[in-house]
Amino acid sequence: MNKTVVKTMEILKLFIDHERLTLQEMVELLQMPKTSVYRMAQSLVELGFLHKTNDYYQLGLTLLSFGMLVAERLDLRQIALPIMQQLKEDTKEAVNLVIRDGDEAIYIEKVDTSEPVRVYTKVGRRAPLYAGACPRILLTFMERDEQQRYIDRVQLVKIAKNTIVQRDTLRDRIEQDRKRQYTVSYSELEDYSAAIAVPIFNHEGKAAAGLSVAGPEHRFSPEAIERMVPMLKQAAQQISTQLGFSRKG
Amino acid sequence: MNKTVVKTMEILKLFIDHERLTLQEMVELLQMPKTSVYRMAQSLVELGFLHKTNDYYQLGLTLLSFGMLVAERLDLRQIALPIMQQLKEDTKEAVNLVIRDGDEAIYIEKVDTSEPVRVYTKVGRRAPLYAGACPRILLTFMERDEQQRYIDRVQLVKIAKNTIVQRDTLRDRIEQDRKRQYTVSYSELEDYSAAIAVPIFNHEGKAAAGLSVAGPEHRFSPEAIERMVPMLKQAAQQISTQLGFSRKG
DNA sequence: TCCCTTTGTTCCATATAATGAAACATATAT
DNA sequence: ATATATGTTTCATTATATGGAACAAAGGGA
Repeated sequence: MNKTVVKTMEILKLFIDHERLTLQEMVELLQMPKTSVYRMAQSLVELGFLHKTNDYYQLGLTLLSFGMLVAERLDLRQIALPIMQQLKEDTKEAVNLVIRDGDEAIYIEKVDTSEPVRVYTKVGRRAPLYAGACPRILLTFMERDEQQRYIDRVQLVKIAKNTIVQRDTLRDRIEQDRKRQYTVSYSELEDYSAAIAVPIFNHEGKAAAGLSVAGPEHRFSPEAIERMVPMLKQAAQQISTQLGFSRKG
Repeated sequence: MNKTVVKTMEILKLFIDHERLTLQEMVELLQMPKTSVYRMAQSLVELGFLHKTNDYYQLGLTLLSFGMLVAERLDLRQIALPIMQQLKEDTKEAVNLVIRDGDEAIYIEKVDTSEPVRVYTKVGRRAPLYAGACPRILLTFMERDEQQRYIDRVQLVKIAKNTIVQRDTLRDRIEQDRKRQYTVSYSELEDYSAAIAVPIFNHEGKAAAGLSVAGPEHRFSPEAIERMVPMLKQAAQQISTQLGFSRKG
C-alpha cells in the first residue's frame, strides 16, 4: 500500500471543506513542508484532480468525469429513480436514496421538491450512520453483531440540535424502528429538517439502501407521517422487488 | 511531481472503459508486475477511489462525492440550468452545456428531452474539441493563435460516420460558423445524432462554454434548425449576460 | 480425492523515488 | 529601492516503492 499516494490525497480532502486554496494555505492546513505540498499538488494537477488558476487550486474536472461514471453505474440508482419521482409527486417532498459506505451513508440520488423550503442533502454527500432518518435506517437493519460493534465504537457527535448522542437512546430507538419498519428524524442532521426513512432490501434479504422523504419540520406532523409512511413503504417495496428481494410471509 | 501517484492513477483510468476488473485483468491491461498493481490497487481501495467486492474492483463512492462537489461548485452550471430547462421546453430537445478542459470539452450539464429518441451525451463525458457541435463551438471561438496551434497538432480521429478528419475542412467550417455564430453537426460524435451549438461568453468576452440542443437527425431539418437557432442564441445571451458579458454594438 | 493451475497476497533484498531545507524567482507592499 | 511573502527549483539525504519469489486459497480436471 502506497504511503505517498495516500499522503497526496490528503490534499484532495482539504477541498471537501474549501472551494479553493493557495499553496500556502494548504501548507498551513496540512502542516507539511511547502516543497512536499507543492510537489503533491502538481501531481494532482497533472492528473486533472486539481485545477490551478492564478495561484489558486480547486478540484479538477476529472473528478466530475469519474464521479458521473460512478453515478451511472449504480444499478440501484437507475432502478430507483422513476419510483422516487413518483413518490415525490405523491408526497410533494424531497426524496432521497442512500447506501452504506463503510461507517457512513452516502446519498446517491435525490429528487427535489418544488415546495419552497428545501433540505440540505445533496448527491455525493455523506452522513454518519447514526444521524438522520435515512442513514439510520441502514444502521437499524444492519446485521445484529455488526450493528452492536458499530454502536459500541462510534463516536456520537452532535451535528444538529436533536442529534442522538447517547448510546442507549440510539439502541432503544433502533429496537422501536425495527419493529415498525421505518424511522423518523427531526433536526438530527440539520436544524428544522425532518425525514422519514424505510429500508430497501436486496436479493439476499439484506438492507441495501435507505429511502426517505425529507422536508421542513412543520410539514411532518403525526398526520402527515401517517399519510406518507405507506407510500414510502410501497415505493421501497417496488425497488426491493426489482432488486430480487422476495418478501417473507 | 510524484511519479508513484501518477502511476497509481493509471489504474483508475482503466475503469473509464471497464466497469469492473480483477487484479489479473488489470495486470494484463497495464503490463505491470502483479505485486505493483496489487499494491497500487490497495492504496486506491484505502482511499475510497476503488471498491473491492469478491475479487472484483470497481470505482469507489468517494469519486461520486468528489464529483458532485465539483458539479455543485460550477457557478456556470447553476446559472445555466433554469435557462436550459426553459430551452428544453421551448425546443423539445435535449440541451447540453460544455466547458473546455485542456484539449477536450467536458459536458457539465444536460437537460434531457422527454422525446422518445435520446442522444449519448452525459454529464462528465468528454469529447475532443473538433467533433460535435457543442465541443466545436468552443474551438470555433477560441483565441486565433491557440486555435491554429490546436488544429495543427490535433490528431483528427473518426468517431462517427461524419466526423471531420481533414484539417482544411475543419478550418473552413470554423470560418463559416464564426460568421453565423453557431454550428451544426450530423453524426459527428454518434451516428444519427444531430446538434446545434452556440457560444457562451464570459465577462472577458471569451467563449467560456458551449450550449447546444441535440437529438436524432430526422428532427433537425433546415426548417427545424432555423426555428431553434434564435432560441439557442437567446438562451446563450441570457447566460452570457449573467456571467457579466457585455454585448458589443 | 488428489494434483495442477490460476489468481490473490505477503516477504524481503534491492532500486528508485520522495523528501524537505536552502536557494532562487516573482509579485506585492511599504 | 527594499523587505516580505509566496511560488518554484535544486540537490544531498532518507524513505519508500519495487517486483521476483514464495506462500495461500480456490477452482478445475482426471
